[in-house]
Amino acid sequence: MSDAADVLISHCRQAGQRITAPRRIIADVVARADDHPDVPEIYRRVAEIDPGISLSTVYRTVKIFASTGLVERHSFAGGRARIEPASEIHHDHLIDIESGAVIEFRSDEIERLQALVARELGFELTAHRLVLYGRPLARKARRTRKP
Amino acid sequence: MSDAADVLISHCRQAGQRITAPRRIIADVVARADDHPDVPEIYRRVAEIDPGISLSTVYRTVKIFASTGLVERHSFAGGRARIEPASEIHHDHLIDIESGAVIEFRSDEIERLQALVARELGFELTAHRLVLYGRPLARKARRTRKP
DNA sequence: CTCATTAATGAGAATGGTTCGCAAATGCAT
DNA sequence: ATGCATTTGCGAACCATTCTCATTAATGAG
Ligand SMILES: [Mn+2]
Ligand SMILES: [Mn+2]
Ligand SMILES: [Zn+2]
Ligand SMILES: [Zn+2]
Repeated sequence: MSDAADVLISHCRQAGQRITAPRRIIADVVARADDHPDVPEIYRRVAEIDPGISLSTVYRTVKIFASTGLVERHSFAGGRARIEPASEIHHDHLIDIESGAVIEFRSDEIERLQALVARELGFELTAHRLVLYGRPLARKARRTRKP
Repeated sequence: MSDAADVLISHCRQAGQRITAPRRIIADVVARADDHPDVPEIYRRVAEIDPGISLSTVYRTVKIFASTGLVERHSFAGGRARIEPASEIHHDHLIDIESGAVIEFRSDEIERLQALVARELGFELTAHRLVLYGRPLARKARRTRKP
């Protein structure tokens, strides 16, 4: 019962929706996820707490949370959507193409330029999607080597 | 039989693949597309030329062209992939959220910053995906109004 | 040009992620 | 506690894309 999960739950109530056991558990699992899990993975974590909750319910609930803006869905690869609890501060992602790891970053410069580019094209920027793909640089001075 | 289609076809031959009627037609349709059509749309255009060509073949052929780097597949919305012939100069896209129109743009500044950000995170940038979503600005001085 | 080889095609089935439909279960205002 | 509307679990349906496989057709040798 993390605080972030409470936010999800209170938004549920405010939207006239019922607070159910599945929703509490899913909210909790999503709120404490820091690794951009996909829905089946959330389902696995939820099942550890209550094996009776169905995959359908996880999909439905994540969708509801996403529609209230409390959860974000990213489509990094072509496959399944990756989920993360919405954070105060916006960020974009870099994918390590070797490990698949998701690294978060934030570039005010890029954000500013995006808005600028859109304006020059005659548009008001309403959203954007930026994903970088990269290969880890070989560091010259590794300090994990053995002496 | 556009010149761009010829490039696609010659690459086919070079890769030891056969030049077939379907491939010629699909290459031609893709090469002259300037609107980022999805595969079913390409299929429709192909069918106008030869109604016997199957959707499977269009999917297969587009995939082959994409693997040789001559065609690019974008996933703008969550739905189906949008196709475009690869161009010499890289560009990114802005989606008009009102009309769905795809506008191309290029920002050397953003490109540069992306590589910089990746490097700072310890990665060599190998690819990226940038899509802007915007609403058309209301122009103060419309010259399309009636006098 | 003809033939044999082998890749490509068309039709439809299969796939994988996600959503739907519905009967049964449950939350919540009274 | 009671009744009713919302949710749930289950399986079927969906949609874009890929796969299977028997048939067709491109290619290169002769
Ligand atoms: Mn993130
Ligand atoms: Mn384009
Ligand atoms: Zn951003
Ligand atoms: Zn770019």
